[in-house]
Amino acid sequence: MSKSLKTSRNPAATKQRLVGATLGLMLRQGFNATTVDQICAEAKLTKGSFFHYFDTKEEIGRAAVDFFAQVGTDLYSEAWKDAEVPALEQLHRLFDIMIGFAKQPEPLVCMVGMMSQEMSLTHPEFRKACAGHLDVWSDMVIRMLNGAKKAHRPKVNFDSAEVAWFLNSLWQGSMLIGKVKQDPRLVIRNLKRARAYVDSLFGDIKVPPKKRK
Amino acid sequence: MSKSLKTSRNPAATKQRLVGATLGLMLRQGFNATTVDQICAEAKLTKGSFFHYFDTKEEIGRAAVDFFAQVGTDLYSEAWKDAEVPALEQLHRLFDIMIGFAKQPEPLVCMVGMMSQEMSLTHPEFRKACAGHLDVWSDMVIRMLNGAKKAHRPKVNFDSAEVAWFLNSLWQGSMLIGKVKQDPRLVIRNLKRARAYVDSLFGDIKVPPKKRK
Amino acid sequence: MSKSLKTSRNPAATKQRLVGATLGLMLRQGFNATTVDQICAEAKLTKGSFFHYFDTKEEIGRAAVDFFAQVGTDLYSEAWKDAEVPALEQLHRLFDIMIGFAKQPEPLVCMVGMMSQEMSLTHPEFRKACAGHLDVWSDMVIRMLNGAKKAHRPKVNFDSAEVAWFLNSLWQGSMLIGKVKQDPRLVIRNLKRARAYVDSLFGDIKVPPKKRK
Amino acid sequence: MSKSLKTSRNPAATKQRLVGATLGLMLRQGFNATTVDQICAEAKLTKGSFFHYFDTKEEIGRAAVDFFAQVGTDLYSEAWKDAEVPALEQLHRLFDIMIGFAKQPEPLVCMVGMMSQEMSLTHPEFRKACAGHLDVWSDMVIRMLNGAKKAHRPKVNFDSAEVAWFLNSLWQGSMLIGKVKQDPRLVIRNLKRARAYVDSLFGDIKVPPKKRK
DNA sequence: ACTATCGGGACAGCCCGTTGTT
DNA sequence: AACAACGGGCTGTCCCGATAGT
Repeated sequence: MSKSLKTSRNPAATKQRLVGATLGLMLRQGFNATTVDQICAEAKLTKGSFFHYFDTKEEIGRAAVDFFAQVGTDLYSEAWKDAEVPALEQLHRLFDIMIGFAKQPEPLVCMVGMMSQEMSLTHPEFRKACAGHLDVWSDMVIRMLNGAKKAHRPKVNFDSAEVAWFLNSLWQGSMLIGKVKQDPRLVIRNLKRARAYVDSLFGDIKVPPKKRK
Repeated sequence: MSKSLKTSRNPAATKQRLVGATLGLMLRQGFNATTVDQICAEAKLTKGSFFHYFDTKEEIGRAAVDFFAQVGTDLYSEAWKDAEVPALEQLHRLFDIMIGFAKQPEPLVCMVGMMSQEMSLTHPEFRKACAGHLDVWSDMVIRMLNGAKKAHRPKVNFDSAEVAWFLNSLWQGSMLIGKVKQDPRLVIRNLKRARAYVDSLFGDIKVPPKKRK
Repeated sequence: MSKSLKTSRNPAATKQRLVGATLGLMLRQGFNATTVDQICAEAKLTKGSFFHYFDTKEEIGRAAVDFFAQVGTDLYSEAWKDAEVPALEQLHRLFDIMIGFAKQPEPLVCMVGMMSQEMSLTHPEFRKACAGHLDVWSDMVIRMLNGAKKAHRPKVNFDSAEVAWFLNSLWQGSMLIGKVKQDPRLVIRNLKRARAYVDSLFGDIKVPPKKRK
Repeated sequence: MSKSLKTSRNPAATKQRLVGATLGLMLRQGFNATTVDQICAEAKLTKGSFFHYFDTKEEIGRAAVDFFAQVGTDLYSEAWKDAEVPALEQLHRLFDIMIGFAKQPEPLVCMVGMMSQEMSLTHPEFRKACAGHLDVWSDMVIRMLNGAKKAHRPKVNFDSAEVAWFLNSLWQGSMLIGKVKQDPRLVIRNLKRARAYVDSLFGDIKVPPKKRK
């Protein structure tokens, strides 16, 4: 009992503390503007210890994106955890989750998008990692779109992958612009329009208007 | 007098050389990863001279975004320079210009988008500058959408500003994702889909199918 | 009990492994450029273990010089292990051993010489250790010279100690220069010249010209 | 007038100050144990300025060896500056100069020898530089030996280069051992023995016993 | 005996910016 | 206008060593 929750000498927790600190800092300042000293201060660790866990700053940056993406995926996956729910409804739930993000008080930022912008052209490994995380998001949307296609004959045929990346781009761009314009409602409007767009692909199916909270 | 025409000792040109170098570097590496020394090396100038023209790195960064935005606006404005052309057709031309950007061999990147991601939360002045540039883009789209609304009764009414920002977000997000995925065709597909989306707002007006090159 | 024979858990061997690793590294890079981490990696041990055996890096450095000197002395002592052999012949054998060293494929380096150069002026303990090892070498040469003096009347009298240190200096200097010039043959030429010089001290005694391989 | 001797803003002097400081420190501690901070403190400059003159520590190390070698060569060259003096006498003068070095109160150390030991196997550029400096020394001895050969028929023929490197090795080794043993007289004895050895090569020519100071 | 975690303090080198000079 | 010299402060990384745990 005494050892399980001890904060010191708990390697996993320490490492997580570092990753968490990194994530928090980089979400605000980006990779390059975030210093290892800042991370250590935030995680209440010394630089000496830091390099016991991560060999380079880049390494912890990678870990932070991966962690962010994992957490994100977990949250997104709420949308389709219930297999009973029809695919199109799952997609709606996904939009609701994204809208929920935008409604949070703190600024809506995506670590993947940020690292993509900052590092893609200079750090190939980073670029690949980000691309992979974006793939995951698109793949899950593709799956839902395909499901919806089976349920509702689409008005005009469309390529699910193409639409998924269209939505992904819109999602990333919305967060980007929402941040500069400091206007989360812009993001929400974009998402609602995107949802309507998806609906329109399947004709004007009357999805029973879900009770909006 | 003879020396006044020396290629050096031309303050405006020198300043522009610095801005150009900065732009080139920051488009690749972002603001923080770009050093004043790199800029000077690229511009074949010394740091002493640099600080003769710009007081801080931020200042030249700002100048570089502004310059980029100005150049961009000039290119975009080709779309509506001919007042005779109907608004919707102007919009199509705008999309064509954007698609043209994506078809360039070099990676498609937007200085405004990059600075937005990297600096928005930490450098308010930068954020405002970027927001302003995005406003310009949206404003011009709004103008065209309003024009198109007058010409073609839209199927369902829509808010031009909302659609403009939707498109802006998509445009920014497309460049972002196109960069990570290293796939300019993705950008092009997104843009075509967006154009079709805009068209759909005005009903299936049969715009004479422009000869696709 | 079964575990007591595990190949690890053999303190003496572990310690020796550390010393061996240290020796190998320091012979190449010297004391200061060799890190405890490198030593541990080489010895496939962790730093924790390292400091179980040695309190400081200096300590293992000392152990490594001592070990090197011991091994060297053992090899040198082959020259006079046969008490029957006349002293001058023993000296020749010593030269042959040294020449043998120079003929090895790997670069000829002397830990004592290296540590002498690097540490003498800053680490008195190190200096003393090195001086002691050099004394051992000179002493053994002195002994042989004295023996030879008894057997062969030298042409002109000479101080054995002085000659011994002369040879010692030449030996160290030869290794030094052989290393920089990457030319082991230079060392060999020096050694042969030194041997001839020693012979000349005893007049042109015709030592039966040993079969040179 | 005011500007010529000003200590500040005198780049050449500043650079020389850095080299001098480096030389002093490295002669004592070697390359690796000498820090840039130490050099700057000694030279009363900041690290920021340091890296204006030298890009790396290695670079200033190189400059320091080169400087040391140059100064050494200048001093050695006193031996043969008078072309009238016969070659063998010049050689004697060279020995006198070296003996003079050994008689100085401060410990006799050779930057070339030290760097050779410490850096040869790990820094090829350093090794080459040191080898070059040793070549210069040997070359000048070779020249004198050849000159002496012409003047005095040697008893037995010998290869001047071989003898020069023999002497070079002895010289380096003597300094090394003189340092560890903290005994400059050992160096002097070696040098005198070496001089006698050289003389012996030319038979027992009676060189008029030069007035020893 | 041996390991993993962690700290404090360096290390080389780079950063942005200032100052004096030409 | 342009440059070279210079400073103060910081960055990522590594160092040796200590300590707690197995």
